[in-house]
Amino acid sequence: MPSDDNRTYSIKELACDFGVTPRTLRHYEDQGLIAPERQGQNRIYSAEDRVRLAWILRGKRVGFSLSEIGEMLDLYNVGDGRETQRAVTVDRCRDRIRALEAQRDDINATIEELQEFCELIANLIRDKDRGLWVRRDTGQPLGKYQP
Amino acid sequence: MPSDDNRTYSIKELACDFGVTPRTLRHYEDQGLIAPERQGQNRIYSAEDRVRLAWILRGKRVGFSLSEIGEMLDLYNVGDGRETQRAVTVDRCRDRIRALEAQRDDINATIEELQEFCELIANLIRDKDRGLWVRRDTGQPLGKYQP
DNA sequence: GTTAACGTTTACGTTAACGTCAACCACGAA
DNA sequence: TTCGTGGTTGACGTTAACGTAAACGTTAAC
Repeated sequence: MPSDDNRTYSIKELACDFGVTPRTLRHYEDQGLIAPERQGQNRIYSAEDRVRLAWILRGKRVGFSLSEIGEMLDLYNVGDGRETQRAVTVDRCRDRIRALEAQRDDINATIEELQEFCELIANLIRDKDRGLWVRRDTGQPLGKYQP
Repeated sequence: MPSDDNRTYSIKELACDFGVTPRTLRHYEDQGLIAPERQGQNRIYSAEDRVRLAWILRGKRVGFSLSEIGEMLDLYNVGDGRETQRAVTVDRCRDRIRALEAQRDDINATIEELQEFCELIANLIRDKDRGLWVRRDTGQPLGKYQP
């Protein structure tokens, strides 16, 4: 089957595919995050632009700002740069990784707390449904339809 | 040793402890996220307010907006509410958990890509340091100090 | 030939999460 | 008494990431 790797996309196609608006894509271009080719005035997006966009949107989802994402994308374009520049790149890359790991820890902690709380309430509901609730004063079961 | 659980804190103390500004705490209060007691005009923060603040800040770190965090904090205050309200609470709680898990997956994917890229550049540096680079045209080693 | 669907640039509007500043009060120390 | 420190309430400013609207140019369809 024909690989679609050399297909191109209009701005609306690409936007729809990724659930964003054309305005968003233009904005990313203004910020220097993507640079699609042009046919006259019109923007023509390539498969490469797609993966860039995917990167950008995932970066957003994990909490990076557009300028941070821009820096990270730049990291991929310095393979031909100077040595010192490369070392800096590696350092910053590792900083990002550490930050992401910290964020992941935060997320895990939040998930755990939410799970505990969620189960607690779910159990409350289930127990009431089984008529397990009792009156605080007498200790008598409330029965099934007690407010 | 004396438990500090009933200590109180001024706005500046609490702000410093958590690396934010007093303005931030007032803002959170405006949004209904915390409601410290007062001594006359002055805000007095309790140990309970501390844990609330910790929750808020972690919520921020994992990407929630203040209003979302407010809703989540509200979840903890409906234990005495109606049955239907409880069910809604559980549902929304589980939605949040799923969203957080998705976000965690994103983070893991990003970490992996950054790690691969990072190792790639690190290897470039190491190899050059060992004089392993060659000229593209002749295949001859470049030696150690080739730009 | 004009209407519809797509594209373009330019520019002002909006929201969130505070920053910043003014004007004020209270209190302990010098 | 004045100064420094820390608190208060407005209220306007700022930044990021777009939304929205105006004014305009293409191309295909009817």
